[in-house]
Amino acid sequence: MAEPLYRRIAADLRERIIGGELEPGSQLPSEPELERAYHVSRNTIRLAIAALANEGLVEPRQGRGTFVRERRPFVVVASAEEGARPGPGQDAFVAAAEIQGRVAEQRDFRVEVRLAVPEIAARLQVDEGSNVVVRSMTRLIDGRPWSLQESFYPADLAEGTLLTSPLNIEHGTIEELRRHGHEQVGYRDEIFGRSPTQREMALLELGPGIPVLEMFRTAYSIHRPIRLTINVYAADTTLLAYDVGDVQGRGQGGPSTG
Amino acid sequence: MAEPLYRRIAADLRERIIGGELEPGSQLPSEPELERAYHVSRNTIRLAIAALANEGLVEPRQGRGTFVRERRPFVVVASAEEGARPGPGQDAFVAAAEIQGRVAEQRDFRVEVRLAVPEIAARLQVDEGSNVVVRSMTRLIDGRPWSLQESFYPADLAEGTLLTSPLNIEHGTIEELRRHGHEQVGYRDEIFGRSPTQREMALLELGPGIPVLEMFRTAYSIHRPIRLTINVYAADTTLLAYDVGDVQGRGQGGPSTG
DNA sequence: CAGTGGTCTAGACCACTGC
DNA sequence: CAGTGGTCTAGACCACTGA
Repeated sequence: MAEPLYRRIAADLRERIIGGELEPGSQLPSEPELERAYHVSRNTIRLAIAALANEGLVEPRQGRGTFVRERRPFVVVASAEEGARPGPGQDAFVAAAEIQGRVAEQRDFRVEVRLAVPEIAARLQVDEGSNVVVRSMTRLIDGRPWSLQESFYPADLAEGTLLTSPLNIEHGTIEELRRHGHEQVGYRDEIFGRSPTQREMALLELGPGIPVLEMFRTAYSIHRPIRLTINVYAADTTLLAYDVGDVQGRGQGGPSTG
Repeated sequence: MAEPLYRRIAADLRERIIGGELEPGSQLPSEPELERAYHVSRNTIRLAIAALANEGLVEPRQGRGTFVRERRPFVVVASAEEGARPGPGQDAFVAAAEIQGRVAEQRDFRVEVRLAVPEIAARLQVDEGSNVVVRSMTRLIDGRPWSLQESFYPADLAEGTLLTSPLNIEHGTIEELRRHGHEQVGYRDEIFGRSPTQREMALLELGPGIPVLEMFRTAYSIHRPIRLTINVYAADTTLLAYDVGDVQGRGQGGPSTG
C-alpha cells in the first residue's frame, strides 16, 4: 500500500480531468456513484474530492454536484513604463479592460481615516500611528469580483485635496496629486502570493484552492512616497506583466495555464 | 447552528494563533486533547485542523504533532532596470542572496532538448514542435528548496554555444549569448499565482496551503526573443519587486507578512 | 513503548437543489 | 420528493516519532 486510497482515487480523477475526459464545467459522478465505482466508503471519496478542490481543479456545489472548474482567461494588469508618468486622466484599470474587450466596474467605494500600522508607515515613511487617508474599493471584471484595492495617503498630503472627499475623482488621483505639487515620478511594486483570508474568499468569491496575489505599489514624487496602493487579486483571473528595457511587440503574450 | 462546528473550532484556533497565544513554531494541543476541550469527535477536530493547514497557518507532522507554521522572511528577487543590461558575469541570484545574507545553492542541474509546446513556442516565436534547448535546476535558499527554474533557448541559437553543454557556464548565460551576437536588451515578466502540482509540492517541500508564484521571463535581443525562463517559486518565501521610473531608496522595503 | 497524526469504515442527520 | 453535497459520530488499525 504505497499510496493511500484517497490519493490514488484523486490521482485517477485528476488524470481524467487533465486528459480531457471530464471537461471543464462538466459534473463528476456523484459521491455514491464513486463509492460504488471504487468500492470505498463515502468519507474516502470525500477526502479525494477535497484534495482536488484544494488544487482548484473541481468545485463542489451543495445540492447540485461536483463540477470541473472552468479556466477563465487571465487579465493582464500591470504593464510598466507608461505607468510611471501620470496618465491622461483616464483610469488605467478601465482603459486596460477596454483594450481587452472586458467590462470593468467598481463598487463599495469608501474613504476613511486610519492609523498607520507598521507595514504602511514604513513604506509611506510616516510615523507609526499617524493618520493616513484610505480610499478603497472592490473592482470587478465581467461582473465578477477581481481585486480588493486600498490606497493610503499621508494625511498631511491629502489634506485640502479631493482625496479626502468620499467621491470618485474625475481627473484621477495621480493628476489630483500633481495639481497639489506632488508629481509621481516612479513606483515600486512588491508582489507575493498566499492563501486568502476568509474575508477575501467571500469578497472575491474564491473557491477553495484559489490563492491570491497581493501587490504593494509605493508611488514616489522626487521628494517622498506619496501613496501606497495595496491590491489583492484573485490569482485565477490575474496575470501581472512587466516590461523592462526594450521588448519586442508590446502586445500581450499568450495567456493560458501552465 | 449558523456556523458548522469544525469552522467555529478552526476560527477559535486561528484567533489564538494570530493573537499570539500560540506562537510560530509552537505545538497545538494534540487531537485527543482538542476532542476533550471542544467535546467533539476526532474527525471534526481533523476537519478544523485541515482548514487551518489549507490556509498555511499550521503544519501537521506525523508522529510528532501539529505546529504553528513559522513565517520566514521573504527573499526579494527581481529588482528591475539593471537586469536589462547584461550583468557583470556574476550570477544575479547568488549576488542577491549574498546582499541579503543568505546562502544560495543549486542542484539537479541538467540540459535537455525538447519539442516546443505552444506556450513556449509562442513566446520564443518559434514553430510548435521545433527543438528547444532546456537548462533546468532547483535553487535553494538557506538549504531549503526555493525555486524550480527552466530556461528555454531556440535550438538554432543555442547550437555551437556553451548553452548545449551540460555544465555551468562560468561567465553566465547572458554573457555567453552576447558573445555569439545575441545581446539582451530587455525582458518581459509575466507573473501569476496558483496551487502547486504534486510534483512541485514534493520538490519545493511545500506544506498544504502554500501556493506557488510562477514567472515567465521572455528575454529579447534587438532582433528576437532569445530566451524564455520559467520560474516556479514557493510563495511563502518569495517576494518579487519591480522598480518603475524613479524610486527613492532603492534598498528593500520592509518584509513581513500581511 | 506510549503518543502522535494518517487512513478508513459505517452509519446518521442535515441543507440545498431541481423536478 | 429524490438526489446531491455538508456535517458529525464512534470506532478501528496503521505509520511514524522520540524517550
